[in-house]
Amino acid sequence: MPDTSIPGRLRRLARKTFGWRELSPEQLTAMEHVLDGDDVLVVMPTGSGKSAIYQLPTMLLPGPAIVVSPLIALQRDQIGSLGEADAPEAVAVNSAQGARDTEEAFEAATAGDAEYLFLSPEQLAKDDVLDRLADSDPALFVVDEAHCVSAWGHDFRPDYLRLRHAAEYVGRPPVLALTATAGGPVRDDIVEKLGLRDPARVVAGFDRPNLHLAARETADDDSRVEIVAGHVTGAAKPGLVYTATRADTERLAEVLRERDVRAEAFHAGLRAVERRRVQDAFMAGDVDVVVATSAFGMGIDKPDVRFVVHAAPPDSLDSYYQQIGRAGRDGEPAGALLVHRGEDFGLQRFLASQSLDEAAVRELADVIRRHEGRLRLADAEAATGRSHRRVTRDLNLLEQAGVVRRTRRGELTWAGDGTDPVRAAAAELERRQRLDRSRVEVLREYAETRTCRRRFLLGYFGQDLPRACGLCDRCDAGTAVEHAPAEDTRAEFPLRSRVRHPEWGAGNVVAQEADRITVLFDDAGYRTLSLAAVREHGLLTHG
DNA sequence: CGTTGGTTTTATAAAAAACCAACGGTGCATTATT
Repeated sequence: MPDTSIPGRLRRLARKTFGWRELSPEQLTAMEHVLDGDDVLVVMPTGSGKSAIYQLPTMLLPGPAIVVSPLIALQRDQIGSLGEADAPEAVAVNSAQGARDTEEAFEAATAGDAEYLFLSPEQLAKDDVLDRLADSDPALFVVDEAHCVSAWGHDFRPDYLRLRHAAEYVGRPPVLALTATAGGPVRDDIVEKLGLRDPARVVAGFDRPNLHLAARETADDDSRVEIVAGHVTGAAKPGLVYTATRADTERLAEVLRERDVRAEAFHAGLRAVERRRVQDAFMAGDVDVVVATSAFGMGIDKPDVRFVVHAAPPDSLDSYYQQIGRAGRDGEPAGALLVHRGEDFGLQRFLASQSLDEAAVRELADVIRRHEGRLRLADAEAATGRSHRRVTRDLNLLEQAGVVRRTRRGELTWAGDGTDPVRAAAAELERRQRLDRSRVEVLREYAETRTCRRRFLLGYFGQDLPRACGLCDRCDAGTAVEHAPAEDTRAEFPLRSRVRHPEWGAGNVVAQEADRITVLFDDAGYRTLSLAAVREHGLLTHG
């Protein structure tokens, strides 16, 4: 008698179509929610079968799945792996293929011949693409690598913040957001920006118990190179070295080669063939160390990476966790070392700031007001003569400020009540930048903490580690215990608990130490407070 | 915010100091030329 329950059908399908023998409880839970028509946010480590969560249910649903993926290379990988399995057809729409292939992809999706349609968020910003997608009557809207919504949507790739509108325009099927890295605040940001409706949240554990965590402060640039090169030369390989600038990748790779390490540089300024070559050589084991900017990593799933060394800090603890998560996926011992100096955080502060073109925002707001209810994004671009990216970015700010709304049919309407749109947009941007800059500060706190690093890191992701971990430099040196948060601190200000500060407003506790706690305030961003001051002046109230 | 590379100034004939501007990271899509 075959098992006709939903889990039974999913398991059978997994075995027959993909050759997967097991489905984890998290996978099954998420899939059942998808089949029930719920919105779902899934946070699960790379390699734990996130893709299955949309691939299997789609086969049981009446229409195709729209899969939003940030890189064309990732779209190819996914289509390739679906092609190897006995799965339904997968197609893509992107600028790397000809108009004919694109036309065939839309036709296949609409006719029901293709079950998976891969696109970038930029494609979904185009009205003609949205019309074709609506015609295909999609059953599911998947956002893969969903942390990009939060990391990139606010500036670098503003079309990420327009995905919620895209989902509505194509009929608002259930939305499934998938990511490997997202702490509580980032999860909330994803839910809000994608417009998820009462989503089921499926979150697997964050800990990587085989990963040794360490950080070292350096006095100047020469000693930085010495620390990194010394560490890398002596470490088991392969490994990754992250730097903050392109020039540093080349410089460090050269230093390592002089010391007989098979090292190559990787950054977005290299030619496509060179990037391809370095990545393939690393995957094949012909290169032991890749020295890279943040351009390297997404889609890389090499199980035996033994270390990730940061020659300079990235922009946030979220990025840091994501990057060190590329080490030790095979479960064998691996190491993460963060080399930093105070000045490094200045670069990240700079990178987190952008200016507002006030005249352009005003013009955009005027154009929307003048064409009351009949203006589309493309019209706004034509009317202002500015680039898609800039107009989209400013439009996102105006929407977040609540002075512009978008109708179901994709038209922009004025919703301001006499508020100055420029000031409203500027306030929105200011809020965002305050948060981004404070995210840099949290990474500094991590770098300088004297208590257990794993406890700090997991606490930031909302996971309480009751004891020091025994596998970080602070535990090795014995300082972790003496700087650990006291029991009364943990009882009084538990992780994730809600507190209120007279100046900074309401926020959530994200880190505790012996003498201080860090709070993410809704408007002021992350702030670290001295417990002595908090207690003496009664600075924090609950609720 | 901090580093880097080029120019001007300083104070004396080659080199150091001071100054200032530019630059720093992620990808897609599109368009104009080879």
